[in-house]
Amino acid sequence: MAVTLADVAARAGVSSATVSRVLNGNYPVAGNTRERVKRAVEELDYVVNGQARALAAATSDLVGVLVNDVADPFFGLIASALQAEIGAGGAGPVGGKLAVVCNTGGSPEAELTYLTLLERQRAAGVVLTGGAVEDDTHTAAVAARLARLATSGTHVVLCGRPPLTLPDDSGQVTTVAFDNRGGARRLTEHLLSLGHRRIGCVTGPVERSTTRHRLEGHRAALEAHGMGPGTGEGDNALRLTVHGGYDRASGYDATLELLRRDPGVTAIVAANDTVALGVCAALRDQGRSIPGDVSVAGFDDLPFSVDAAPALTTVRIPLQEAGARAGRLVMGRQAPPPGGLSTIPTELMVRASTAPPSNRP
Amino acid sequence: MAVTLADVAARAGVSSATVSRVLNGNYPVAGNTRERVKRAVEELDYVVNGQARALAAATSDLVGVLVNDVADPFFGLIASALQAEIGAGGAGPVGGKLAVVCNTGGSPEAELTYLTLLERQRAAGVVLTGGAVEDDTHTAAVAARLARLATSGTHVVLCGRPPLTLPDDSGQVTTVAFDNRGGARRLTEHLLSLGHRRIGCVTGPVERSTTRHRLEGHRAALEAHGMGPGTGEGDNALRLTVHGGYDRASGYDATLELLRRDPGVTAIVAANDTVALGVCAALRDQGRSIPGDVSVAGFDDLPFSVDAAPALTTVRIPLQEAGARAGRLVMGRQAPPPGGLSTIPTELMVRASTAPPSNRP
DNA sequence: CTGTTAGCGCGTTCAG
DNA sequence: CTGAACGCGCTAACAG
Repeated sequence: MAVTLADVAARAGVSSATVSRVLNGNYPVAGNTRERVKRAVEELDYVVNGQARALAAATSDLVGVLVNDVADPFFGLIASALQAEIGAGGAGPVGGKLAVVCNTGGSPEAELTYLTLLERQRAAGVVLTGGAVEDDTHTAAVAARLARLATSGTHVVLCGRPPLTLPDDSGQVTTVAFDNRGGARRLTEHLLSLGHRRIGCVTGPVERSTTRHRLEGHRAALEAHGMGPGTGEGDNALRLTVHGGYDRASGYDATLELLRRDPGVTAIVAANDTVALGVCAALRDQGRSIPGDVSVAGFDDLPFSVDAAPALTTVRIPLQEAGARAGRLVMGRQAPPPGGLSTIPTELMVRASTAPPSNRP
Repeated sequence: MAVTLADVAARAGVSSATVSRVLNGNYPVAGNTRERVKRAVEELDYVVNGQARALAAATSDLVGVLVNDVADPFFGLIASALQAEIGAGGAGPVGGKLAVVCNTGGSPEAELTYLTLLERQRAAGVVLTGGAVEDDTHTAAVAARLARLATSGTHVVLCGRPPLTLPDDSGQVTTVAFDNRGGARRLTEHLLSLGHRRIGCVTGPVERSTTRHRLEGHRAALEAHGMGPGTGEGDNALRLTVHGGYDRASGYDATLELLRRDPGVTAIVAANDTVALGVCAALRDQGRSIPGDVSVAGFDDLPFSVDAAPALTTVRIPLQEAGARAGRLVMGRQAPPPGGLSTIPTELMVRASTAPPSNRP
């Protein structure tokens, strides 16, 4: 059926071993012979069988990328930069690898399932992106899987996930973390410095690490301004925290709930930019102007944020840089930082959706 | 190193063939033996070697997905739905497959390179998404590659691309097309019916099929309203066409150019929603209100469009449905339509960014 | 129902 | 510098 190495060898009048050597260019071959082989390859339109090669050489051309959902620009940006870095374009000495993108939908089971599938394929590397579900059982299960992968030579990189300590010292997993905590803190400080005191918080799913970190930053800022738990304003802030998903609809619903709990909120920080769009929509539908009546802030600085109505104040995470770095790390093109952990800084982007609170009764 | 079939066989006191049969469940095995094997698999934490299996069985667990850029929501949505359909979740009888996402950046060379890489991997299927570059040489090259893939049993699906006729009748490639032409026509008709006559057109790269189809729809609408080439208004419309990329910056720049050519434009149709955001930004920066001074329309109806300022009138393409359908087709879970071509209808979404032109001098 | 025997297509010794 | 031989880990055909 398909033309094989042997076919090429026969055509060129050499042994298949020689053809292999020419193709991989790792061995000395007479220029004369080499040309003959190359011609035979051309004439026969020969394409190597990657699976056979992988089996024989115990290598793989695949790198797995686990994301919640590639359709979400947050993950899309990471995946895109990652793929570009490891792909044919970056054709480094190693030769590009193919990115296997897996949507886990944030489900721990799906995560494990895909890790197994990637282990089956003997993937050269695996990158887990986005916040982790903070459940001890699941964390242990993932750690075990990753330890096995790392031990068997698969490069494991965490991108936007909290670092993970593996059981035995199996090939270290390196981590590219985001400074969610710091970003959230600076964001809330920005609102506080504008004069806001009744700040609603539409945050993400309660069990995810990203949610926890951003919430911690938020509360650290409040506390630093004398609004910690126990103080009147602090307790009110706690009451103004609503958990939801990372989607627009959650932002919309949570905002209605928030307005019910305290019609007098003057600012809302959202779990991310997508949620913030839902928050804005809900506020508009309730007849509140932004930022006149209520200030709104997002997180991530996704591309559309600057074009929202009004332009969204948010915290920028350099996602493509993160994805590219994760790509270099998983390819072994960049040495892992000492300790295996590098944290990517975040930056407050002040735009039009936040302003001082109005002085209405 | 890694535990193999033979290891499991030894542990269970059976032959490796039996283990294989238990694992694949395609052959009768005594319940007794089956249990023993399963236990051995558990105890040894055995994970099949996908490459060896693929080699022996001449199958593959990989499906390639070519996109311009997964970070672009247009492609992200398609890729996401596609992956969900073919992945472990949809665990149909065939067993889920892994999606290999390849960013071509719209480059013909990259497209061919990735097709070769996927051929190397003996991918079970390949899906090409997005408009094609309309260059005869390249089209022929792609057709040849696809013909080879199809002949060797790889399912080939085109999603959002014009259908392709392959040289010999190699396993037909099925196409999921979008009604870009009809959508664009209805969109321009909408503007005309509002009373617009000086309509600018910020369209995509000149050589892409999507650009051509949308432009054809646009011009068909003009012509139907007596504004074809040769008429004064028609020729003016031709002058008001600016080509650019599919990104926001192109929309911004093209708008400035458009305003230079005719400061009196009352409406602008953009190549897509992303470009439309750039158009809106440029208009705002030039002190033009939307839709008061100038109406703006996008294309695709990406998720952010409804939250733009103002909400974007656009043409909806059900991208996730398209991606899912492409997934089913490439998996052979759905019979290809007669003729191998199914066209997905598009829908005009009238929102706040379009309105009748104002009656200024 | 189960074990034995061949390959799948290629990389890699080891001789020559 | 080149060829012959072996094995990667698994499936499939053929006996039993």
